[in-house]
Amino acid sequence: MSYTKTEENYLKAIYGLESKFGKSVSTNKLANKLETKASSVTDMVKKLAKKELITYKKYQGVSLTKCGKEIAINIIRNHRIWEVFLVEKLGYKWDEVHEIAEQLEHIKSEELVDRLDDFLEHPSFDPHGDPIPDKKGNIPTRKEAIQLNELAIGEEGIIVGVKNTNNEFLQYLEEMNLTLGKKIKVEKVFDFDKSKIIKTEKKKVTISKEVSSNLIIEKS
Amino acid sequence: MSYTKTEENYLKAIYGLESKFGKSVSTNKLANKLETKASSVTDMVKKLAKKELITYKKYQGVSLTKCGKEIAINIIRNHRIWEVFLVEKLGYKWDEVHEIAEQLEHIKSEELVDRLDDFLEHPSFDPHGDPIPDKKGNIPTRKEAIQLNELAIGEEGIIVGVKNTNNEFLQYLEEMNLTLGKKIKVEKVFDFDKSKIIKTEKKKVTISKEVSSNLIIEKS
DNA sequence: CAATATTTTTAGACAAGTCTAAAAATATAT
DNA sequence: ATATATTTTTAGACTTGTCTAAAAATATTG
Repeated sequence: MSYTKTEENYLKAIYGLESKFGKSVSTNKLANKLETKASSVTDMVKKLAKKELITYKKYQGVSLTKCGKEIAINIIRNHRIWEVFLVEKLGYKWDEVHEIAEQLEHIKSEELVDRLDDFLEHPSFDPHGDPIPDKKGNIPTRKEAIQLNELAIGEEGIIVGVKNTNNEFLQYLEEMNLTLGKKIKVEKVFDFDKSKIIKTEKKKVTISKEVSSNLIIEKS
Repeated sequence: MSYTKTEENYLKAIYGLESKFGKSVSTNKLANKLETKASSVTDMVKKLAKKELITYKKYQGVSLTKCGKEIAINIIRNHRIWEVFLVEKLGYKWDEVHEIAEQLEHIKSEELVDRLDDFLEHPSFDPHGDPIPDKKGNIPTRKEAIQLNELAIGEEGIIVGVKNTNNEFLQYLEEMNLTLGKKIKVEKVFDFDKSKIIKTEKKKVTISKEVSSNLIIEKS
């Protein structure tokens, strides 16, 4: 069985909201995420429910079935593997690849992404530090990934991910040299606004609470 | 301006039929090539004409405008560059890549194919020996590409292309070891059916007139 | 709890691309 | 040149995914 691009995007969006909020996903949240209208969502959601990819009760929101979840995870796998390809092989910057990967993730071929995965030597994390599910849907984990927020003064770590993949944010990080793999140390925390001074390899920078709550760190 | 996958496929099909038959392309030929109905073609053709991608007069068939031709050639460029990638980098066989390239050719990104082209070091011909147009639409030519048909007894050449990309044909060639780049020599021609004995690097094989008229050879 | 606000669903419409069946134009054959 | 066959176009309908506007259900608030 194969699904339309739209169906796949709905499943992916539901998966994202489900894992972010834990409970069943409301029509409005979905409409917002997919940049469409609530009425369109209602229509689509009925179709997905009939195909048993989600469970849906009127006015109660939706959640993925086992099958729907598998499909969603597979799309995410495709997306992230393509992102690795674009950055590692074609020399894109990590903030340039999202929209193209949104297209490539829907290419219909079991084999293609597997071969790409071989070619890239089975990466576990994409250029934003997000985990790449394997063929069976298993999602790799980091040992002790925490928000930079939770790192105390004097502690060190490596940037392994971002929570927000907004373009402006990624460009900001690029500018500040706070990119994946960079080693950092918390020098100082200002109590009044929770902003921090961070020491990177080259220099010290001050970042807001906003920024530090969106950076994922592996303690070291 | 950007076009739908369907529009692009119509333009590509018109381009193909135009260069094959030389004259304006009939509704039925197009319907046949696109595996759709003549009535659907009429509808679509009106739309493309309104967008000035083709010229169309009722009952007289269509032909591409300059603009339509540019778009068609660009899609072909995309297709062939992706095919090179699939074969050279992901290890596909040349007879396995067509359908996937049909999808990849429609990915919307000027930059992507250019970067891919860089990555592949600007190939001039795809895995079937077909020329890859450059960014401006220039199509590379071979020096003296002829049909194996036209090669006389005793003459030698290198296989540089196929006229027919039918899967069974490609698999047959694979089996016979008559793949791109292989050096061959005409040993004998049987007058009664124009079948030939061909010497390859390893062995001698007999091929029909059918086969030899579908192989493109560069004399040497 | 009743009144108001918000969310969700329904109903009806639209665009893209396709189809069938029938009509119109063109081509072929006697 | 007239009759027949073929090709092409038209007309009307269907599907997918979307929309607006209005109705129904749920949530919130005094």
